[in-house]
Amino acid sequence: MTDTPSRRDQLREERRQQILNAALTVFRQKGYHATNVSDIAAQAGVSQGTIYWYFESKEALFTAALLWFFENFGAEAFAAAVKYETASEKLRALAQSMQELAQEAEGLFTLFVGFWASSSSPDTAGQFWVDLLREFNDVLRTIVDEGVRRGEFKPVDAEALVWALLAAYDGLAAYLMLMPELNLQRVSATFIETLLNGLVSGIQGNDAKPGSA
Amino acid sequence: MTDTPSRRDQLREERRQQILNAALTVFRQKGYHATNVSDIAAQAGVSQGTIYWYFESKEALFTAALLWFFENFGAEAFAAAVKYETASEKLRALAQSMQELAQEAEGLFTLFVGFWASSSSPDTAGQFWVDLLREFNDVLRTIVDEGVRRGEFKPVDAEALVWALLAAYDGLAAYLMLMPELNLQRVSATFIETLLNGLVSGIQGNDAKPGSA
Amino acid sequence: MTDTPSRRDQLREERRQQILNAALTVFRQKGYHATNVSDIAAQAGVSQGTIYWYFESKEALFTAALLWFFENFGAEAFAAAVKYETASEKLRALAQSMQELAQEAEGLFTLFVGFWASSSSPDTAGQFWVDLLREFNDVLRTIVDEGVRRGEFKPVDAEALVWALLAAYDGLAAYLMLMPELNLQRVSATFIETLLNGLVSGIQGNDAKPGSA
Amino acid sequence: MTDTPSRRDQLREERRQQILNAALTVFRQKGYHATNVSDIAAQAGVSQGTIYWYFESKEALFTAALLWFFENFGAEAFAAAVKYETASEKLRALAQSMQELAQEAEGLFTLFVGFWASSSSPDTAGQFWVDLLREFNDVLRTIVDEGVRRGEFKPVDAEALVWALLAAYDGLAAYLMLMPELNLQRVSATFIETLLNGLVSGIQGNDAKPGSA
DNA sequence: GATGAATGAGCGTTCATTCAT
DNA sequence: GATGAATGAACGCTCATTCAT
Repeated sequence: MTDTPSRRDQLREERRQQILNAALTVFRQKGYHATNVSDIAAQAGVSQGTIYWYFESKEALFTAALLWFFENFGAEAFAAAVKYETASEKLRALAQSMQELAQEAEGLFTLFVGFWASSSSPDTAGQFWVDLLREFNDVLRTIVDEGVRRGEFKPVDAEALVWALLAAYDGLAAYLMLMPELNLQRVSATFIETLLNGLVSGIQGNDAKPGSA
Repeated sequence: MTDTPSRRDQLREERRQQILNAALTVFRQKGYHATNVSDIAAQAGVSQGTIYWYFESKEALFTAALLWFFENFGAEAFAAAVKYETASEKLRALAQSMQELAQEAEGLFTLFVGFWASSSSPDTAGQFWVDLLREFNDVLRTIVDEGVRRGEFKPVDAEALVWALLAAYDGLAAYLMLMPELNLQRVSATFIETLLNGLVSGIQGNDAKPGSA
Repeated sequence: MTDTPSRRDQLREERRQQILNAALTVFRQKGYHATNVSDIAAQAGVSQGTIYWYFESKEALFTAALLWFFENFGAEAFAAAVKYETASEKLRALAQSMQELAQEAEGLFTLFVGFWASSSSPDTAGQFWVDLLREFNDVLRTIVDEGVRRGEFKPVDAEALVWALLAAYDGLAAYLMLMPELNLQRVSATFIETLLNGLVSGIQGNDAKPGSA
Repeated sequence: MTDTPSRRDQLREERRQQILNAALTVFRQKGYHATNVSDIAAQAGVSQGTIYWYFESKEALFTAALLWFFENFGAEAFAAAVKYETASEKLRALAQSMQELAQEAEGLFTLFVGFWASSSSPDTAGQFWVDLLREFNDVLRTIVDEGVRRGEFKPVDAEALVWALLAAYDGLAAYLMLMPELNLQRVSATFIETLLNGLVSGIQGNDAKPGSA
């Protein structure tokens, strides 16, 4: 049965993840350009040649490592929002997830930007990230639009607002690298409550949690 | 007298700016790592050796070029806000300035991040930018705090909110490089109006300009 | 009994030839250096490791492949000359064979030269080919000498002449790779007839076939 | 005046020749593939980087070195033939030149073939050599044709014959590398006299020098 | 026997920096 | 002051060969 991967395939997949993990670690520590393939090989405990058995190039490994991270960790962040009822609660939950992701991801966007900024073919190199951002935007926009439809939110250009929201968290993740003392929890809470304050329709009372702003 | 720079010093300063200008141009086009010193020399119309007569290293030139840009162009952005009366108007003006800067600066923050991410001594390399951000934060925070004091805004953690605001514009500048089709004007307007909506005290009615959101 | 090869030996021999054939194909297409062992493995439909089960090294495989070609095809070329009566006819037949070989072999000599030129131990690497050339020279020289002894040819330094003759065909095989439009048939005919013209003793008439030059 | 090259240009040209000379030496000793750029740098007494200041790539240096050789030494070989009166004497002189070139050039054709055989773009890589061969062919063909026109030679397909003649000397140069004991002088003399014997019109008697065959 | 994963030495090339003129 | 030639360490990547299974 093809459903039961052979021992070989298992080992292969394990080794692949071992390299991806090592790559992510080193890339995060040193950035794309300052990272040598030999650094990654050493971190993974394999030879340089082995890296190239699993990945086409340093660049391909980099992209694969980012994708791998978001497949593993990014998805679950969005899952957290589903269980809430109101759009406000959903956005609040997502903001919390994004803030945690910003801490955990520790500048993956920044890392990507550093890579992308000097990419020889920025268009193709960036597409992967554009796709990711568009996906996130879609999820958030749907929530906002539904909030509007249900009368919970005032009418708003949801897509535009969501771009700013996402950008803020990406920007904050970068700031965090420059200023590790930044209290991201506090910044995120203040930010999302102010935004929600501005979004909720005046008719129904302000549902901002007391003390959050 | 040291106040009257000699002809020699004038020439030197001109040459220096010529190089800074060239550096900024090339760095923006290709990013830090993809830019060679020879590229900059060619763009400036001088030899490689001359670059090193004016600047210690590629890294020093890079930092100097960024500083030079903000000294020349960044300051005036903030000046625009002074003439307005209310905090809302001031913030709206600044948002407009930041949006224009994001377009004009075309990812200078991104450029810096790409440089910084692989800097060998991130602490010292980033300090310059941290100082710049802190300065911006101070200006904006003062405006918000004054809005609160005058009863125009609800009480809010101004510093926290302003970090998010700045981060959003830096993030958007990065997005703009990845997605040139992004309508920054629209995003910025929606964003700032929603924020102001959430900030203004309920008593005095919403002062958002009609049609701006 | 060793005379009746076991089934195992048969399979082994088949596999060996399969690899030799693949090697010859790929080496001819890409030259020695541009050919990877993995290319040959792919062409042969086996794994890289298998190649090393049958051959010591890439170099050994290369030499074996050339030898294999000449054992299979080279010998018969010379057989064609035997049936002719006069030395002129024999040489003419051999020239035809060599010309065909030059086309068919498509630069095997050239291929070898490319390998040999950067061999780490040129002496041993070249010996195989020297032996082959000497063998060819012997065959041709015998024919020329017999022509002289029988009065068909003028006295001549047969060995020297034959070296030039062989060299011409090897050189032409190389030219053919550089200039595929070269009409080898025409060149060969003109060449051999002129040589024969110079060889035949003045007493008897010129036996060059009409129209061949 | 642009006619008097500056000191700088002189030094530059000298350095260029120094590298070309070193390259030719090492390429001849070890072949194209076995030669490292660092070998050439060491031989020339410069750093690897300097090589790349003067030449685009190893391949470009190789081609330049071959061209340089033929510009310096190849041309004069043909000059020797001009002073002779009859076509036979001219060909004899050229054969001598080619034989000496074969010794001196010590397998430059072979060297080229080793490079070319595994070139990634054989068409463009070989063009330079094809041009050279064509040039040689033209010179020789003109001599033969004139010999025919003047009644000195029998009618013959001059171009075809000359290709074989050139190929013979290129082949012999390769043989010389494999068999250093080969008496090229003797082979060449026998060869050219036999060819001339076949070429000269029967009417005016054989003009082969006594003892040459 | 056969596989394909793993190795690691070695390559051509780049480029920030230095230096003789 | 300014030039451009020279440096050499460092890099990503290849590939013949070996080895565990």
